Amino acid sequence: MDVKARDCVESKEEDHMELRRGPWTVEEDFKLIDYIATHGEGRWNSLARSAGLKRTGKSCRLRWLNYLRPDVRRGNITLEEQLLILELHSRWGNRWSKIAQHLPGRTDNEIKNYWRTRVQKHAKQLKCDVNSKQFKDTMRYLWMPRLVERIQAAAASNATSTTAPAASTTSTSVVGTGQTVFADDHLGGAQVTSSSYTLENSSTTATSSDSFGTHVSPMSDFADYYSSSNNNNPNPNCLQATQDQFSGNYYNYGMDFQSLEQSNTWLDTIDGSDNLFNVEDFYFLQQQFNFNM
DNA sequence: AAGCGGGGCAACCGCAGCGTG
DNA sequence: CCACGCTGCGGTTGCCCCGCT
Repeated sequence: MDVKARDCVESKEEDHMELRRGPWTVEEDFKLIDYIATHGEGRWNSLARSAGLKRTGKSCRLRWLNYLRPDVRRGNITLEEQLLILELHSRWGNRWSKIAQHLPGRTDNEIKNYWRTRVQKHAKQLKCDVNSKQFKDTMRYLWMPRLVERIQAAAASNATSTTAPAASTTSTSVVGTGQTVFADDHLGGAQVTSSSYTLENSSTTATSSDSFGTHVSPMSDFADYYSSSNNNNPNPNCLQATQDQFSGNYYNYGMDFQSLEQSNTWLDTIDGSDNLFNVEDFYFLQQQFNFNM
């Protein structure tokens, strides 16, 4: 809950009524919740006035949709959700609201923040543009298969243990080996269309006990995509496809892995932190893309 | 312990689309 | 047809928190 309200009342010279800006207080939240519970949502400008909130209609709408709505999911973005976000973004780009429609309980703002803070960060670390072909190819042919790998591992762990992994949802099954998850426009969950693995009945049910604030699952960052041995990759076709597709190598695409090697922050950490690569991963990339180091 | 810097996220801003009078 | 208001979307900003030095 947002208890860090400050005295950020700002007056608009042209307005008689002072409009509040900045973080919402608990009292404001209750007002909005109570009013919507009684009168429903919509017509936000009149709602704001009728509810006695010194906020713009847009602010009320945003607060409701992104935070107060009862079906808003709080907590870690699951592996399946990460995979879906990557896939859907590769199809639709920055169409956050459209992407959010396929992640029940997740808001466009949340997904947008996830993308900007997590995905773009790694693009920056790779010194390539997040919209560049090489970065998209890296996502599709490296990160996403590795993510599927982790989903499979989590599913297998679920099957053999009564203790569920932290980042796993309950009813996901990953079938076969392959490349790409697609979320059809009419689907709420991920399904496979043109590849050899599938996500069936991908559950996006809230784990609900999570505290406020969305956090990416600590076991599911991009660093994980590189953290296991190449030998364990269940998707050899994917990597083969990668090499088939790119006769060149990623270094030639402009990915500055040499500078990564020279960067201590990249290679010194093997503890599963937020770094994209560790030493093992570096050799993995080297092998897969014929880097000349 | 204090200062600093970056990450992460809530909230704001500007714009476009749509409906209505 | 036009003006106006409302809504929704994507981009951006502000600031708290936390780790590092």
